[in-house]
Amino acid sequence: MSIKDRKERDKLDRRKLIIESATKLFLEQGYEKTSIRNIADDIEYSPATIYLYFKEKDEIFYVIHEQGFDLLNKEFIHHNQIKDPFERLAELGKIYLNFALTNPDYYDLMFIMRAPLSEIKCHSKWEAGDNSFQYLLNTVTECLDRKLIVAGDPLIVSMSIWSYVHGLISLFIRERLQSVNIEGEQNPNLLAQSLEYFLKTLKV
Amino acid sequence: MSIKDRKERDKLDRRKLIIESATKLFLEQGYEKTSIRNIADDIEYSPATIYLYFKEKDEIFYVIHEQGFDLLNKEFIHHNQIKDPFERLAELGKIYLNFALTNPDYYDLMFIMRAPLSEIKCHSKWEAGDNSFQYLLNTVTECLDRKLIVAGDPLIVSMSIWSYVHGLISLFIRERLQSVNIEGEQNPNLLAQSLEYFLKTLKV
DNA sequence: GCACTTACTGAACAGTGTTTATTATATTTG
DNA sequence: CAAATATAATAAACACTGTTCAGTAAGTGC
Repeated sequence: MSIKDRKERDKLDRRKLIIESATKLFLEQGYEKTSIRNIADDIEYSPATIYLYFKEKDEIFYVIHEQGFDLLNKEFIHHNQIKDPFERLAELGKIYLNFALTNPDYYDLMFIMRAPLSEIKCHSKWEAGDNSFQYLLNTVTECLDRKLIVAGDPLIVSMSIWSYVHGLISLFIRERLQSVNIEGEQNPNLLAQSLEYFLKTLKV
Repeated sequence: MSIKDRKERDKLDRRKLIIESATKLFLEQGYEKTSIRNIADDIEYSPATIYLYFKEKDEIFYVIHEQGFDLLNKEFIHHNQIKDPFERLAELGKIYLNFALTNPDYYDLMFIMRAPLSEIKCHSKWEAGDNSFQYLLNTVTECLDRKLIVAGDPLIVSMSIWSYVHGLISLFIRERLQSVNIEGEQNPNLLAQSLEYFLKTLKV
């Protein structure tokens, strides 16, 4: 049975090869500019071969999408030992902001791009995303229990905080902050300052 | 000189024809699915003709982009008689939210889509966008002067508010609010509730 | 050696934005 | 009026895109 085993391994290897090439090209030039033919050229196979391993282009980018969430969740776990829930909330915000600014293409794919996930998403595998949101929800709930932030429904509050940071980031990534131009101030700094202001308003 | 005049009028008419067709198709099927050939078919001209009136596809959608801002600003002017600045701020938020939900394609083009405006934008014509932001900035400044909301730099505060509402909307439009699912609650309602919570945190 | 399976690919399909050489028409000039 | 010129529109092509399918070549099992 070892031949069949090897064949299966080989198949997975080639799948991995495609993903790695796709990830590399994606991070270099973004989703739209990464074509199936680009990937095929890179791994020195024909474009048609790729369709033996993935049903469509979107399916490739769904695994990159998942990689992004794994990366983000990894960063979240790290700084989760902070005892004070409000401080932890602030840290979550900083981590999220930092992740977006250092991985803008991942962020775009994860949160901004028109979802190519229509079917797959419903197909139960939206876990990683839910996971990230749980982190936020837990900390927010704790903050609310201890009356550290303005009272409200935990889900609404969590959604509010997420929306706020996402709004900052997505306006920045998609270059809509031209109107907001404080002289000599870098935009990323503005984002951090805004987050601070928001946390101040949240505090009870 | 009347012949030359008529020709100029005709030329503008055909330009208008393209824009109207493009707008119609855009609102029916969005930017990406509206092709130059679609527009050409619709107005019964050849695709190449369109390039006599517009340098590129993006240039057509830049005028639709402007139309969107005109629409938004029109809605803003209307409800600008409210005396109390905080109430006016709340109303601005509601109008913005309502605009986005009733014109999701316009909103997408104006605030979410990867900017096709790179050159044109710098080309001085970002006025409409700045205009909208001025509305917000003015009201925020008044709120701050009267100490109705948490103190901060007017620009930072305005950016915060804009980011917040934009975050809500763009997560909704791009279908990222699956994780946030309160039973029996429609998402648009959640957005309105969130906005209320946010305004509560802002209030001093 | 022969049949069968698997892996791969060239070529095509239908679409995209955009350019260019050509044609047909309208206007101006001799 | 006829010839020259300017204008407007287009067919066809270019270089791409995602995707499919018939056909080929090699590896495996009998």
